[in-house]
Amino acid sequence: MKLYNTLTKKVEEFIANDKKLVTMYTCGPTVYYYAHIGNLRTYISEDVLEKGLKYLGYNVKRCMNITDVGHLTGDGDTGEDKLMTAAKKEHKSVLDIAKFYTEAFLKDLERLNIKKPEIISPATENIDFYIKMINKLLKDGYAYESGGNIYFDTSKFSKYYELSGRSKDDLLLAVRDDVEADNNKKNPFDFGLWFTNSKFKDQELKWDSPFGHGYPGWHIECSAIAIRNLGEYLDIHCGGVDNIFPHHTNEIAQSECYLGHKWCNYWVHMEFLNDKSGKMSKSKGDSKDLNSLIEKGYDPIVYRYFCLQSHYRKVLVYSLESLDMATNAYNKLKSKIKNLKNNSSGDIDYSKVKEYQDKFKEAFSNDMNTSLMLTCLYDVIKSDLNNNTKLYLIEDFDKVLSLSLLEDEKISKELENYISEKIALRNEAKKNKDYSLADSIRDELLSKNIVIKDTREGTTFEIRK
RNA sequence: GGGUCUAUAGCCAAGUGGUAAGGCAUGGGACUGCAACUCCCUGAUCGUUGGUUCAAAUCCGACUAGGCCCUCCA
Repeated sequence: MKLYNTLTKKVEEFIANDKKLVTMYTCGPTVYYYAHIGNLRTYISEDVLEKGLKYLGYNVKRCMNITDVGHLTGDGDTGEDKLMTAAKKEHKSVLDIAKFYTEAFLKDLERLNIKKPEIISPATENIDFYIKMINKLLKDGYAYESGGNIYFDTSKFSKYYELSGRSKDDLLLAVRDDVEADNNKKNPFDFGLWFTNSKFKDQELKWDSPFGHGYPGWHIECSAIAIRNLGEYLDIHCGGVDNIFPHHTNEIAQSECYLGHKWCNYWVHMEFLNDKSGKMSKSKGDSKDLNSLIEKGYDPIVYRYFCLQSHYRKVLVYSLESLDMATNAYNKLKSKIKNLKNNSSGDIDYSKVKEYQDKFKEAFSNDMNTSLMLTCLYDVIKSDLNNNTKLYLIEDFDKVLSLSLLEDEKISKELENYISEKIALRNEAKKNKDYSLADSIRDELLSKNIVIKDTREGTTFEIRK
């Protein structure tokens, strides 16, 4: 398995700390609103990574956080908590908001065939561990108290800029307008571990700690949840590219200073989903969540297919036209597979299976080349294998692709009977050369998104979404 | 300003030194009562420009364009 590692900026052979078990941490959502489809692209890629590793024979233990606490919009102590903002807007308590959108997020995962990570841990359930870590960092001199808050001292960690490739002097301060300087910091890039003194007085969730009544900084959350659940040595840490600096940079700093040794070997970053104008995001105010796609008539699995056509390290440009094309491609694929099912024949030829599986593994092992993986699928369909062997391989590949390739549309018995009746009527009409009647039946079904197909073996139908 | 990534046909893309996979769309054909479905056929010298090499889309340099990050974001 080869993976691009942001830490070394190279595609590297992946070697797990423990030959059998891969530990994988993936940054989760901040649950103040529905997940954006761009966020979901990242989770889809992470899902393929997890499943692909399993396909190669590894056990994977994956952990994800849910940020349900003090995630400020601006600098250290100036911003307004997103959860608070949402709570005010919707007249609910912070915890209600978090709970609601956590549920919504899990539902999105399900609709996209994303396997739920084994461990999902809300930030608010790990306060004790943040305190433990911050205590040690203070004791060892990596953190300091200033103005009522605890900060991490970036000057104490020499490898601070390794991940992002920057240097201290190159960084421009306060590039964004909404950022205000925090005079409590010794160095501008120090970051908060614990806040008791915030201009944001409304902070609803606060906890007692040796550093005072307050709440944790954002970065400590991921480090703590990862170390608590996956141990001191992490194999893979994933997230969106925008997290390289400062979030992941800060995670490395605090984790390695806390542990006293290297923490994570492979940093894998997922590129953005952009539209023609650039980045799409929740904070830009466009509400492109999965529900909005479904309302427009798109199948969530088509969105997954759309993402898989591309590579996780390349920006993917989103447009309705592209989604339409993906819909087309996906429907064609499904209908080819359905034909195979309707004409299943032959014994599974295990002697040929391995050759195709190896190609598929190779595509995955090549820095998770999902578009090549899809090509492998098309190669199987076009091959001269017998249909049952093809179906066997399709089912096998779908363990990783998770495109519901063998799943049939669920339709009720009544609907099925109704359609069969209409098809019989139409065939009768055709026999009598009453084509206007035959066509009107076809149109009637079409208006209900039921597509009639005349094949040599008889008439079948398909539900279009 | 600095960092970082990207640039292959209308779109998504494979390709990691030896004369451009695949998918969607387009056009043509077979099938059909007509369609749809299905099947067959159909397109690019790889952002520009230098260089290395017997040989470059693939390596190096410059340039151009674009994305992302520089304390909200996947």
